[in-house]
Amino acid sequence: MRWSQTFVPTLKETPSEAEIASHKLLLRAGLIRKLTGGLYTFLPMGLRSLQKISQIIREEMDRAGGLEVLMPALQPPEIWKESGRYETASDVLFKAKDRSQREWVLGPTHEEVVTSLAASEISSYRQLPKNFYQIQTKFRDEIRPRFGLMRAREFIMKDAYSFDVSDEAAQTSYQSMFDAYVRIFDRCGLKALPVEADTGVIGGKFSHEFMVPAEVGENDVVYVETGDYAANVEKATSGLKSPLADQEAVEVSALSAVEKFATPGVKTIDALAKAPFNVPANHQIKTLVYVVEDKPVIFLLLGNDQLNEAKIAGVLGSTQFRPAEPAEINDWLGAYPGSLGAVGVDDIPVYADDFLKGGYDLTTGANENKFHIRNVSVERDIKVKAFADFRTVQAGEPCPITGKPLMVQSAIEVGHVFKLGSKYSEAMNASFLDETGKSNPCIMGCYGIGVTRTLQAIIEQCHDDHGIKWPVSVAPYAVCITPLGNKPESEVMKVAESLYSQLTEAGVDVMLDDRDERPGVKFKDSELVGFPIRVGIGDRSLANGEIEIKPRGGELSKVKVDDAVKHVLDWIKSQ
RNA sequence: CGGGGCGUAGCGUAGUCUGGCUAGCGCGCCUGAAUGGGGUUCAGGAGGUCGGGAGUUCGAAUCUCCCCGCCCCGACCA
Repeated sequence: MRWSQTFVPTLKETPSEAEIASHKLLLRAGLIRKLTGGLYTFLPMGLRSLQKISQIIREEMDRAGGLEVLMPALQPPEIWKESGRYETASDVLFKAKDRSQREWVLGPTHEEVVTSLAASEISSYRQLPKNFYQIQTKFRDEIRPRFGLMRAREFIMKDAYSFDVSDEAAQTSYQSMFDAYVRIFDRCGLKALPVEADTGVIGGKFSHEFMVPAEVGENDVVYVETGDYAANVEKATSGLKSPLADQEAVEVSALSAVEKFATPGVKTIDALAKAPFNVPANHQIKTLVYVVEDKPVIFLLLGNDQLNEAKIAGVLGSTQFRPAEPAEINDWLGAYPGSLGAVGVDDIPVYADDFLKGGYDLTTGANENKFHIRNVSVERDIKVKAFADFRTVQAGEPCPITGKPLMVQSAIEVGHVFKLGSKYSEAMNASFLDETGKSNPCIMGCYGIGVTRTLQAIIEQCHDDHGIKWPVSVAPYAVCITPLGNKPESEVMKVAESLYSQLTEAGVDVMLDDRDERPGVKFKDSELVGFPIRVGIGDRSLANGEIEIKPRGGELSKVKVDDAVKHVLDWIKSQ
């Protein structure tokens, strides 16, 4: 491609809408332009990279046995009602009406469509396994689109759905997708870490997210340096023992009676930990009130622990919950946050973190404003419906596998593999007859990659102060030929044209900067757009029969004109 | 949805508090010249519903109200 013939609107200054490096560079390098919040046009350079990523995904999906299809983005609400997600996913569903007032939804994902396909087309175990995938535009009514392509209203996703005859077979499908994902991100030049992910209300062990460590990530990943453990913080556990485990075993009957004491002005764990009370946070009980499916529920944790909502969802089997409002809490418990406790509560279900099990000599709110109570024994004084792991792991705690300190790092989720089981196949009657003629629901898995988000994650991971540093595999063009001057009859331009056609014939994607711009402009632009290798041709070096080769971010070297093509090809091959 | 910030030419911005002549500057763009190895220089030029509406006023980018849009934080830790 000739620079003068394509469209690469680079910007010297950053539009004020961009906050993070990758978003700024997407705009400055002329890859995308915003139509409105969360909606972007891909310009030639951005689209080329996107297509290269898509192609890598296709090749690896095909290699793993995936079958490419294309499903409708516009979908009838009926299938969403059938799966039950018309209600549960309604927050993200874009809805529209046609001329006869019939309702439609824009697909945020395609489990319903693909399951309905399987329901009508799959009838025998002989047809299984199958793995259908597509690269499609998804629509989600995001609460807050942000960071350019990172969280958009409309975005491109690769989604795959596997159908198997059994759990064991589904695990094989799952593993095959997992392996494909490792190869895909590797080929994209992206360091993406597979981590154990929360399985939400479906449960089970089979869910991994592929995370790109980045300051601007929206997820926190807990991992150990040895690589033996990595999990989303929503899912992560640690090897830490409860501080209360050190308490001597004492008969409940031997414990002191609970005692109420005044705590004017004390509304936080921290305040109670300070003088004059000096109750260590890990000997306080934190009382959190939630509204779960319109009913109050209490969660108890040690004072220095933080509640993990994803774990709530797992234990309760529901995502329909929210923190209670202070007014609601006052109605139910007779006190406001800051003085809450579960002692004596028997009409509201109380769930307690495992760390509280058997604890005594604890302090908690009295359910009377400005009062707390001490000498609380969990076993004696609190009616706990169930104990479970509700706490959020913190950096520095021991790894559950190696015992080494855990690290916490924010990361961008670029991929997710998930064993679905039979949730959708049962709801939508996607079943098959086995060898014995018995009908069984298909065991499903789903596997997503945010294609547009991956593009941005690559830029977030591969850039410097000058611009993008594309991995060759996903660069819009691998090579940028930069003649200094653009007179067609000049020796410089003749050499440039010759290299351009030779490299193009060799199958390399080449950009020829044939613009009538000064050298500085061309250099700056080629670095901003981020071509992996630049071939500089000017009078000076040409006088010695040489041209200049400069890998992006690497050292400049001079080579003979006749060796130039070989050098470039070798360099690309070495990547 | 809650909180905060912003909205002036394609981009970045000054001016707004304290109302007042023709809304200023840089980049980019157009014309011409010089220059030609790191966003070069000089001269000339085009480009503005000051987000929209209503109001206050002799007079509004500036003050008031409403609306729209964009960005950030939050929507768990009592």
